[in-house]
Amino acid sequence: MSSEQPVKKRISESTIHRLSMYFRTLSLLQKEGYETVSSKELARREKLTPAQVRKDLSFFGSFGTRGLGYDVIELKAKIGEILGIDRVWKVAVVGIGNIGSALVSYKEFTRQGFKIVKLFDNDQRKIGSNHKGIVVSDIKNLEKEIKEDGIEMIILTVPATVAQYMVDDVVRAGVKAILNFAPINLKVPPDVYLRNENMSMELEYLSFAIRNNHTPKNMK
Amino acid sequence: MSSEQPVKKRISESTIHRLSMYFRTLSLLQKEGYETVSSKELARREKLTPAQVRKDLSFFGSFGTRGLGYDVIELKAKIGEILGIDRVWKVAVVGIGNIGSALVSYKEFTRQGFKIVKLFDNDQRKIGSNHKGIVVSDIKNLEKEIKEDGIEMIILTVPATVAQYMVDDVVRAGVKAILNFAPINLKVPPDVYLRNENMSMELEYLSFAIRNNHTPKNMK
DNA sequence: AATTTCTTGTGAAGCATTTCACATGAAAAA
DNA sequence: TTTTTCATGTGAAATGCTTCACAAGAAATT
Ligand SMILES: NC(=O)c1ccc[n+]([C@@H]2O[C@H](COP(=O)([O-])OP(=O)(O)OC[C@H]3O[C@@H](n4cnc5c(N)ncnc54)[C@H](O)[C@@H]3O)[C@@H](O)[C@H]2O)c1
Ligand SMILES: NC(=O)c1ccc[n+]([C@@H]2O[C@H](COP(=O)([O-])OP(=O)(O)OC[C@H]3O[C@@H](n4cnc5c(N)ncnc54)[C@H](O)[C@@H]3O)[C@@H](O)[C@H]2O)c1
Repeated sequence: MSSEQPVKKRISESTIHRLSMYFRTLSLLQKEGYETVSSKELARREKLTPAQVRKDLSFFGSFGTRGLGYDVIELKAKIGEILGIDRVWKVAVVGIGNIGSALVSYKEFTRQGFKIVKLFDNDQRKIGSNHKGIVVSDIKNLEKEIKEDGIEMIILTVPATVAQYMVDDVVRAGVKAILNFAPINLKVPPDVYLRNENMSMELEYLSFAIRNNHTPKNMK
Repeated sequence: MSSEQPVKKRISESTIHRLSMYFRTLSLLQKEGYETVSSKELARREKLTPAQVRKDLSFFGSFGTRGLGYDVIELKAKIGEILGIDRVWKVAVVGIGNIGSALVSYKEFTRQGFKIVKLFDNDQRKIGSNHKGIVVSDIKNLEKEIKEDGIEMIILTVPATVAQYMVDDVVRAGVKAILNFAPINLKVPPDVYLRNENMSMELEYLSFAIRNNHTPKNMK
């Protein structure tokens, strides 16, 4: 049974998000001392169906043993590979304000392979200051320092009014992935990946749910 | 043409998220001075199809004028009603650490109708301290103060290790909606709405995309 | 060694969501 | 007033995603 193959089919956003969930749960199972886990148990913990779990994995290969389930450590490693977190990604945070500086101290990112190595701001009072051992750089040196350090991902936490300019700058510096927190639709070239983190949207979902007595299938 | 009716069909998560997007874009259009907007233009700004926009709205009524489009102010008000943000929701933040205190100073929440009115922590050094004019309360008074203030939503920003206990407490206090930032699967009774904000997941999506040269349909 | 038990992997079926396509109706132009 | 233009609202088709159901294969039991 083949267990490795390049991704051919188009993988849905939901599948990728569930892979992240499986990964986290597998880490927990590992800590709890489990050696194997069935799709049934994995599904129970994520409130999914076992078929869903198996189907998600089947897009990438066959990693289980019939009658037994999946080896926890092995499956975790496989999913880590699929997600691309079997390596360290160098990340820079642009905009060291309220949310930016909170993210810098978030240890979970490092644990998942996202290492924040550079911070940028344009405020003279912030440039040179130290956050968790990292000195804030002047935004003027963005392109130079990103290239020097081989940074491939940006967390963007600047005001919405300047977010597009900053995106244009980091794209020019060769960055291929951006996680944006500003509540604005940004334009990026087709070869740059952009995700938006939008907390108001989640609060609005809750508001909608209460107002409409919504019974959702998938309150993820 | 009827323009108001209770929601009968099950509305998808995607539709609700898109309504949030439309709302934000309509605010922008209003600022830019537009009086009307077509589904085509709205779709262009959100990178969707015009049919998608019209279908989303059609679940809730018919708000447009054939040949002309939608009245910007009117549609914005309608979507605000649908989302339940035509009122003020009282929100409390539980856990005033890095991310919790960043959220307290986020003005966008207030603008969308989510008013943070109480902060809770269990750390003596934080209790009594002032964040944007709000004094941090002792977590011991959670139930009492939530009931007194009529708080209906909680933003939960405590360590994952204690998150479930805090959820149990706020549920006991009668809260019906929780936005959780801890990376853990929480259990809530069926009448309580829970949403999870998971930033690692978004970074992992980016990592997956780069690794697999992913060409997604909907990098939202 | 044979049988039972268990759980995977996967086509196919069942649902859900998105897109198409066009009748309908309102506004603008003639 | 009549005609043309434009864009909505919506069944129906197309596409996409989830669940079903079962053959197949591995381990455990007899
Ligand atoms: N605070 C929150 O909880 C929160 C939540 C969700 C989204 N957001 C969004 O995140 C972004 C930041 O929010 P915040 O509350 O941290 O704001 P903030 O004002 O505290 O931080 C913004 C930072 O960006 C810096 N900055 C401004 N222009 C810059 C430039 N051209 N180059 C580099 N740095 C620049 C500022 O000096 C500041 O340090 C905003 O777009 C906001 O809407 C914030
Ligand atoms: N910092 C980030 O950028 C970030 C990003 C995503 C998710 N998160 C998650 O958000 C949560 C908070 O992260 P943080 O970095 O702000 O951590 P933090 O340690 O800075 O803040 C946690 C706060 O919760 C308080 N607390 C602890 N136990 C409590 C209790 N029983 N009752 C009330 N308050 C209590 C602590 O006193 C502290 O003020 C964590 O679960 C973390 O995984 C954080």
